Amino acid sequence: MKVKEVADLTGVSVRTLHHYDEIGLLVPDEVTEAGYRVYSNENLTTLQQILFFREVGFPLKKIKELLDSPSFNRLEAFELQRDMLVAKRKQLETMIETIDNTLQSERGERTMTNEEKFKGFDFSSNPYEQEARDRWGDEAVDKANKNVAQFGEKEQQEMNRIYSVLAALRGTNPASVEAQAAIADWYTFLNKIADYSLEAFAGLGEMYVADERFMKNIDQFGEGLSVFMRDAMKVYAEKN
Amino acid sequence: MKVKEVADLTGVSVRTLHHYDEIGLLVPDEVTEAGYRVYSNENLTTLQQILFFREVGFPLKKIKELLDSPSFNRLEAFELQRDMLVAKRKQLETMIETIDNTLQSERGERTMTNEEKFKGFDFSSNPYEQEARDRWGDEAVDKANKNVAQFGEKEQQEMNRIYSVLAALRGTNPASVEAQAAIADWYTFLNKIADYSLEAFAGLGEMYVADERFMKNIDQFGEGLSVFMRDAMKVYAEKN
DNA sequence: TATAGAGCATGACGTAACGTGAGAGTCAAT
DNA sequence: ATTGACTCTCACGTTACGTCATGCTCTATA
Repeated sequence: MKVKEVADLTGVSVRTLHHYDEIGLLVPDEVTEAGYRVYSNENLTTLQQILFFREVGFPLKKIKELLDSPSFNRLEAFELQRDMLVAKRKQLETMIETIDNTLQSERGERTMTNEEKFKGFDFSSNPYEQEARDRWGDEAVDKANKNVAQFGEKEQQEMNRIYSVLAALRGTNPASVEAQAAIADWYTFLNKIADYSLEAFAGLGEMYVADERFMKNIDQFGEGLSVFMRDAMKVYAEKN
Repeated sequence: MKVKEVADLTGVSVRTLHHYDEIGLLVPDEVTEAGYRVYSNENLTTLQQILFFREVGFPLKKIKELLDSPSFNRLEAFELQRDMLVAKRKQLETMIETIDNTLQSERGERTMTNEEKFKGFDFSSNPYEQEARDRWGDEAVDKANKNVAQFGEKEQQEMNRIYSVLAALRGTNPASVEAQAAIADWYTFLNKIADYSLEAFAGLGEMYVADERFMKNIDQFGEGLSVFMRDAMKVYAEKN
């Protein structure tokens, strides 16, 4: 398919396709003699992935990192994307509720606190407000140590995939819908290995930063990933 | 409330608030001696509106136009926003379905056409493909003319509001979720006055461009609005 | 009462993801 | 052979902020 066809099919502009080619995000599989871009079916699937990630707010640079990552697996990525879309839908539902409340309050049927007014918008509810409670730490460390030993090939792969995604999100808001969807994945993953209460989960997050062994391992995937994960895990535990 | 408080409450950055002040989008009701921005409750409600519109993809410039417009009515705006959010949720649901299909097809359980692959992304399904069919034109004109005469104050106001929103969307994709939500509003409005089949609705759109009387009236709200409305109405009729 | 530290202000330059022409080559149909 | 739709590559413009730098303000505490 040539640019215009792809553009018409997908709704993105020709310029956008040019741009994605320029930055190496989506390089057409074929180029004709005359220099015309020709997109393969493979290319279209990749574009679909790109648009999904873009929809949930990933910057192109991170999308590229993700797609380029050797641990990237299309199938699993689609599953992750599904989770994110579901999370986004939930956020929209919260926003719709907020509007309904607003409509009532504008009619004078009820009053709203300022906090209520921004439900669904507020992705930043100060994740730093609580001090670390070491109480959960040891329990979490023990569990983690015990279970990593049982890891098989498949688990390692899935773990790497999740780390990659989280690494791509570093520096963004740990309370964002995307970060929370990714960390939810992480929680689900861990629970395949052992039972984690939300408190233990948050405690494990603290350990990621407090304990050098964790910190070093995790930060291999990206400087500061451990801190980011801790923050995201704290928020996750608070909100669920 | 001072900047930081507002930022923490709403999740936007302080810089963003500064920016909104700079461009006159959200000017704090009060400024202290020292030049500190102080946001009122009124301001917060406006910010809420801004964030809603931003969420569905309006550029700040258009948001400002909307809020500044004399025909702008907070309550009705919230209702419009609700419609848009619902539309967006529907879009997300389509995307989730698309992913589910993709997952099945990746597992080899079925195959997908390229078009299916981008359902939910494709907001541009060529609205120009069909030629105008004058057949509906006269009927539509007659109805419209007959009914405008019965307009009361309230109807005029609502009409103006819808026109304003649509005018703000000019130049964007008439098939976008936002444009379609706004045009759906228009369809609902018209149906309060008379019964319009979808075909008649599309035909009325053609008249907006073909008939000078319509064109002139409508374009008062913004150059090219009639064309934009025609396109949006055509898409709407095709998709519903 | 002095001083630190958090918060605020205003520039001003940087960045991401394209939009928007300009100028020129390509291709299929008439 | 020519037209019209499509394509290419520069290259500068735009939106919505991010990110310092530099300096003032306020309040809690020594």
